[in-house]
Amino acid sequence: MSPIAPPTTPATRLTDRKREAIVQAAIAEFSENGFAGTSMDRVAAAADVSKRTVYNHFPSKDELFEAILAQMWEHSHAQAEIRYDAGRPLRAQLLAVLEQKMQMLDDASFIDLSRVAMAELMHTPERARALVDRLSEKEEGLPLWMRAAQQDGRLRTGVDAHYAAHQLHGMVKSFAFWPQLAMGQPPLAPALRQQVLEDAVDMFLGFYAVGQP
Amino acid sequence: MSPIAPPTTPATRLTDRKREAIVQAAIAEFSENGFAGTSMDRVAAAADVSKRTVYNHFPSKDELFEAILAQMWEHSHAQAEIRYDAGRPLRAQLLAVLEQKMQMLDDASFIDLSRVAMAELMHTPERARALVDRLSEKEEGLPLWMRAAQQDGRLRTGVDAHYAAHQLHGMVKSFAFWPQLAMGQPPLAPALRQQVLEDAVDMFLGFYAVGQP
DNA sequence: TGAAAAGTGCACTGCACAGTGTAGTGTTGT
DNA sequence: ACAACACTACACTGTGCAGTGCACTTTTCA
Repeated sequence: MSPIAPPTTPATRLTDRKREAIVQAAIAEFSENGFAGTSMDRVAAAADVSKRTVYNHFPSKDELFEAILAQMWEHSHAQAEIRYDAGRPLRAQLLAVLEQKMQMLDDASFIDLSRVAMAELMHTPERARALVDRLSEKEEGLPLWMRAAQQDGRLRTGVDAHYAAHQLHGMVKSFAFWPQLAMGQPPLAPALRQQVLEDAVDMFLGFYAVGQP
Repeated sequence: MSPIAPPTTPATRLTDRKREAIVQAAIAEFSENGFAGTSMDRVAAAADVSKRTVYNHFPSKDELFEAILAQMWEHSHAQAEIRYDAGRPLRAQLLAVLEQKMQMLDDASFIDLSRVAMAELMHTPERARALVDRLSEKEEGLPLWMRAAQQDGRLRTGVDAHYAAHQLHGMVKSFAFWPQLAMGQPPLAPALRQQVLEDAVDMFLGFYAVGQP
């Protein structure tokens, strides 16, 4: 499986190396076999660590799982917000926003995060909701951009920005995220990826743009 | 969980009633706890049936699971194809097609099928592929319609019908399917549902229709 | 260099579960 | 009414796993 975090610091201290090995092994095992299907013995073996050490770092299987989720979550954070710019064409700006979003969606580690989390949380809707809420915080960028464009008179008003943003995201995700997540399809080829992005933006602007963008 | 199949025939024979009870209980348990998280004892208890009876009907947990998948699959079949009609406005036809698709996506039992299947098959890509292939057979209607509309000169040509159909489907699914599947969100409210459909069609036609539809 | 911290191997408890065998009771069709 | 069939209760095997306790070795760092 993909090594979510090529450790930022080589982590020379033994404890840290061990801990990292455990986390990486756990990510691999959990994404491959799911939560229930993964045993702590296997994790320990895969991490080349004694089972006891695993338990010295993580008091229980659940806490190991949570820790992993947290870590993966952290590593999908490197995103700068793109702000609305009244001077640039809408098309170019939207493409930039989606390009950035795509970078995240396309990332193998993000897919893994989502897959593992979802596989487990699918059965426990309460906890799922919490995670989903945190995930959707990351989707604030586009709505903000759109509200700005609306106030600038370049996008139709009277439409909820979140709704419209969801529409645009949906067009991209249905190609570049859901199929990969749900049925393990490979990432989009660069050409197709570009096509998807441009079509989505053009379709969107054709519907929402005021005047000719 | 939702009772996928209100038995077509009341199934007065004891054996049949027992079998049905087992299947229903298994669907509920599997969708709630996943495959690994479900025990045959629990299924038996939930079905109000002795464990031995479960094993008399289904030789193993795996075969029970397969049988359920097959049954759920069967019950999501009641769909008539909508054919392209040169005499009707594109908008109305597409709305009808999507309305029909929506009926399927919105159906609790279809969601359950997808969720259960996915939760399990997410970890076994080979088998997942097979299921996905069967699922996408169900998505043939729209591409066919679109090719017909292209040949009739009312939709832009030079675009792969499957690709365009995926775009349209994507706009709908990202509201009415994926969120429900992945994060257990409730089905769309009727008003929103209608809005989603109309926006999707309008956006789509604005991009692909030839002349003013 | 020596004490504290961390890792190791291993044996062990307790539990949950898949699956089976059996002896006996209820159901069904003739 | 009776034979074939299905359901049940229950006990039982074997396995895999979460989590612990312990005596011992290695690493760290002051």
